[in-house]
Amino acid sequence: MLKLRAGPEDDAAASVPVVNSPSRLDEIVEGSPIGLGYLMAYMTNNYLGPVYKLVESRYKLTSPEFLSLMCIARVPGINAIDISRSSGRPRNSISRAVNLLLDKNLITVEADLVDKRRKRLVVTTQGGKLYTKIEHMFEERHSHMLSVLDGREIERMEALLRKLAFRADSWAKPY
Amino acid sequence: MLKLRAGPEDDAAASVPVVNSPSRLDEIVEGSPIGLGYLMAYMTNNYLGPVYKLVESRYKLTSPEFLSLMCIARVPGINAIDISRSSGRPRNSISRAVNLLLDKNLITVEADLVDKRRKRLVVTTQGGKLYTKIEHMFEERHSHMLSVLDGREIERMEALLRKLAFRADSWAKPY
DNA sequence: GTCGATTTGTTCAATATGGAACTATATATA
DNA sequence: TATATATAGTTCCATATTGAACAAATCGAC
Repeated sequence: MLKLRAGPEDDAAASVPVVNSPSRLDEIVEGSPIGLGYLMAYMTNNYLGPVYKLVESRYKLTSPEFLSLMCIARVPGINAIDISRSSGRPRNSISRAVNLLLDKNLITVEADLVDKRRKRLVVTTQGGKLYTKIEHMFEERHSHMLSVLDGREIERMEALLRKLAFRADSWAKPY
Repeated sequence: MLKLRAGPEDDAAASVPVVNSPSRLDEIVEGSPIGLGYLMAYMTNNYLGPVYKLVESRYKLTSPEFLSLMCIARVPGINAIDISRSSGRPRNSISRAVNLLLDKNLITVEADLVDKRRKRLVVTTQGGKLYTKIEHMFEERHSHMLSVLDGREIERMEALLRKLAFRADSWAKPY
């Protein structure tokens, strides 16, 4: 078994480093035809990025690793390619991540009787516990990020994101 | 001068590869306390990611490079640290990117008379043209992505993202 | 059935990335 | 003025990432 924790403190969601003020963001985005996309990337970098880094340093998991762990914890029996498609990361990155999670005893493989190429992935007890901890860290960051919005706005935001993401077939066609 | 184009075709926004259907995304997000954040990352990976890749292969620019080019094109005289803060990428990545853009004659440096540590960055004619092309590529991807939403929804989405991003000081405090 | 095309997963090698430590300039305090 | 602290930018190096080429299993059209 590998050592999972890096720092001494294990308490709760802990401290994500302060993000510096986005001094020129307004000028960059204002009037830009791709402002919406830029802001989306900005938010992803600035909210998720710091938690990613914290998880990496504290639990020694790379981002494809805990992304995979999340998917496996939430969808037991999922396979690598579906993790790849559900996260937008390349297959080979997920493949490596899955093998690292196996080495760390955080997940196990079950045979897929229908298709021998596939590997059904499931979290171990230990992996489940770790996922819960990580989810808490994200949750805390999440609520800080959303504290600027009221309940109705959060609902709208999530609804819009769902609409975009779940309609992948319509926007993802070749052009 | 370095060769900038990779492929033979230069026409318009070109073809971003098809994104596979997010088969298990619904199961991963449903009921998750961090669904909103996951969806945001998913969208960033799946919309912006493919264009990033296309720009990288066609124009031989890494993502910090064209991110920097965008910032400099839109905010002439901006310096590296402000690009870093406005994009959520580390200072050293931006520093490297800026120097590569200089090598490629896409930007130039002007002295900052107020503070000798700073370098004011400005696009060259060539850099401006390239930025325009890249912006078109993003714009096309952008409109495909947003075609699922109607005008009112797009406005709401952008307003919500702006609210989140511009209120950085309130969510970015230490905790 | 069989043969070619697709799909899942892996490995390798080249490249991109970011933390840490550094230089040089600027600012604050006495 | 002198000294300490903070900031802009760079370089180094260890690591993360990904495209490409591959093996194995499956599917599909006959």
